[in-house]
Amino acid sequence: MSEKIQKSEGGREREQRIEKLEQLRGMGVNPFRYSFERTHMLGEAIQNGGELAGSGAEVVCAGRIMSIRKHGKTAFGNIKDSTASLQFYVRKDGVDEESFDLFKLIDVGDIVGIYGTLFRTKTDELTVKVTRLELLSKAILPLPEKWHGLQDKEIRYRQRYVDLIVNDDVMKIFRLRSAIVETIRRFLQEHGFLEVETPILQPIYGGALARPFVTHHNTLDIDLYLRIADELYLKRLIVGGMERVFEFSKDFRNEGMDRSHNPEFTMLECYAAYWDYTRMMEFVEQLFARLCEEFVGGFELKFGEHEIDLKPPWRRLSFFDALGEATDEDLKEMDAETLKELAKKRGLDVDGVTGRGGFLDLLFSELVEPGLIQPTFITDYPVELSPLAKIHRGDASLVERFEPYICGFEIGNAFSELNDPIDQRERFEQQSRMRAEGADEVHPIDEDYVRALEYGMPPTGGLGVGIDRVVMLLTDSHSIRDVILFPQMRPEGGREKD
RNA sequence: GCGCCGCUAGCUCAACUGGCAGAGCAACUGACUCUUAAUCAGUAGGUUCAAGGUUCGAUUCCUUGGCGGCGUACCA
Repeated sequence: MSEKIQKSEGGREREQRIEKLEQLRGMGVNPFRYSFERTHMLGEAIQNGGELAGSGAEVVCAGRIMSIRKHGKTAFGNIKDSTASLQFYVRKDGVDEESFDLFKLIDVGDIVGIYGTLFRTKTDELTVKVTRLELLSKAILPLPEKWHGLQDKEIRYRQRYVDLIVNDDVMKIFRLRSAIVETIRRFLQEHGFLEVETPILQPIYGGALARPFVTHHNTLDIDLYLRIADELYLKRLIVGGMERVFEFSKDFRNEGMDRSHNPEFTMLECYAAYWDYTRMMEFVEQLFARLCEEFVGGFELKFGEHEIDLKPPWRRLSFFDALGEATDEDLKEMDAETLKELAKKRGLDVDGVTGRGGFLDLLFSELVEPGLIQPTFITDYPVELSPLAKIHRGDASLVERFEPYICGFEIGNAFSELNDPIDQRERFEQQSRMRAEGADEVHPIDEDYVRALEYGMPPTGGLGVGIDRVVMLLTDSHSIRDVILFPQMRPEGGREKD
């Protein structure tokens, strides 16, 4: 059986390369070396190519062989490291005998070290003229085809390492992702936010409405939940006096998967004492202005066929005004039954939807969300949908909350945080009643969190940002799987059947 | 979860209405000391996702299953 697996992976070429390993060892070459000292990254060599090419100075580089063009006693090829790709040139009378013999056994995909000098070919291409070659790691599986590369999405996601080797634009997206996160981190630190780490294993899940993953701690013999959000912990830190905190949080939600949802994803949450949601809206605009400056070079962003203008101020539109625009009706005073009729009249599927909040949410996501292409803050949500947000200062049926939308994506969520412990307890209890009525994704009551509020939390503005979606926007990626290195997949070869 | 589409050599893809499973790249052998999708000559490479069915004959048609893509639902 295992023979079958081995055969199916790489086929005959893998066998041939394994034979080469033995030949190499016979020549006294260790095909898997321990280390190698470089003098130049390929990017540096290229950047300083002007001086280096004239000087005859030695460069020592390392990387993966990406192509080889042999012509008898000479050969050209390309070598790639994390900074660049560079052409190399090997000729029989230019290298020592050992290196030339070794080169005969080198394949595309192998990782080598090269010593040489830079020169320009007659087509003016900067090239390393190799004087010595050393094998650092042999590759026994062949790389995908050089011209079409790796197309198969399944292999690209499952074997991301191959995708990264051959698809430079994929590498670029993940470098960009790192830079985006770093820019956001720096921006927050510049504004006095402290980066913290809070539990991923939580005894009570909260801070969002979603089904959790459950695991078990053997010593304590208790079930623990992988966090669906870190909100309640960060606000405990506000109570503790940290005043401005943030965390890049891997969150886990046991829900469906699609173009914009992966079971584990990255959320930025940040909280600022003495801010309210209006101040937080400005902060979001400033943050995106910084991201635009660094990664867009202006405020105009292209996403698919959309041209987005991220220049602040963004449009502010209240939840009920947005619904009013979409329906030509005033939904604010409607009860659950009337909203249900309205949804039906609009041809929406109301199966499984309960409560006034449920119907409002349905109507909003069907009729309003898809149209929110230009950056828009949807503000002032109905209280039913927001158990952790503070009652609106001007209207007790609303909360002070906003969600920024871009390209129809909800990219964040923010409120003036509810800091009245009595109100918070009532909202939790209201959630419990909804659970009893059949809603399965509601907050369990977190007594310790309420106790923390009873010690007094300053007025606080809080914000959550979906980092994966921000990266999608800034890289014009249309699937979350293109911005997550190892997206969740079904097990290869199917599930074991019991 | 549901619907549609796909799965053929290491990779990218062909194969008409059911009739000997093919090409390019990669590999292997040989020629070639400035090539860059190197070139030229030759060789080899397949459980056509799996199991079952229909048929003289299945990559092709049918059933079930697996995996993937897209859409849809769920995910405030």
